[in-house]
Amino acid sequence: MDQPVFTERELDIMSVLWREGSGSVAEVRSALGDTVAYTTILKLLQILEGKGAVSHEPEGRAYRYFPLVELEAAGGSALNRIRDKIFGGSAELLLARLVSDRDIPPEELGRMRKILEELEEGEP
Amino acid sequence: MDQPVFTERELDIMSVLWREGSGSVAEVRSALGDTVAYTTILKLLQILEGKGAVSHEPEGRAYRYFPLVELEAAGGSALNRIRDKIFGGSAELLLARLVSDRDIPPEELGRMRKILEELEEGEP
DNA sequence: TACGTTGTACGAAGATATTAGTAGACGCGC
DNA sequence: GCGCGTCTACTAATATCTTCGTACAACGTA
Repeated sequence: MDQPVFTERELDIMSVLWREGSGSVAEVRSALGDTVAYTTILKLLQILEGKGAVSHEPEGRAYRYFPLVELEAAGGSALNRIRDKIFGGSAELLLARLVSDRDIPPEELGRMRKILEELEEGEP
Repeated sequence: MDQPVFTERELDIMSVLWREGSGSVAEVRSALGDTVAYTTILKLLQILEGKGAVSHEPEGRAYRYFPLVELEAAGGSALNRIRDKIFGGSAELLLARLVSDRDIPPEELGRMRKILEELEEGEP
């Protein structure tokens, strides 16, 4: 099974579901700032369901939607795409650009360094 | 000036221009494996020019196209988008997913760690 | 000069994405 | 029962992406 590719709007919606764990149409809509019509959100959720990215179950009179595609899987394929097409396949260049904004707190930088250190130790 | 957003195909083309520095229509086409029609590549380059992402100058009877949008800028905005929408704004989570494939050579991991170390030293 | 080759410009078809309107079902309060 | 609010299903308009065909210009060559 290959990873579904999300469009811009679909990603907005998946983002909410990943963050909240699940969501009704109204919840997703309000999380996006109530800027688009209710039926538009519903339609997108139905499209996402057609792609196999979400499922739903009844909740009262409404539906509750759940993400089927995991954040990690979607993130991985999106990252691979960027790494390959923009950074010529280099994770190093990607990281350099990621941290070049200078707005990452020192503690987070430390944890990021630790991730790499542990990976290096694990692979002698 | 805000960063133009590239579609899938546009990104294919920009990728070639970033990698090669410039390209004629034929060069870009062959770099993409000659799978799409010559006029399709030309059309996309014209669209990209309309977006301000590339420019062209005459070369013999043909045009040579140059990227105007820098790799770093495009990579930065694409990364920010993924970080915010998929990884909830966390560069740490993004990095964890980036390196979880276990196919990054140790030397590269070392250089990546160094990038973070130097950043930490620079910010006391 | 006539012809094939190689190039750009333009138009348009087909697919997909985005948005929202409308219809109909369901339940609740009066 | 009747209207009102909330919900899903369906339809459809609009925009955008992707692709290519056709037309036309320039050049070299027989």
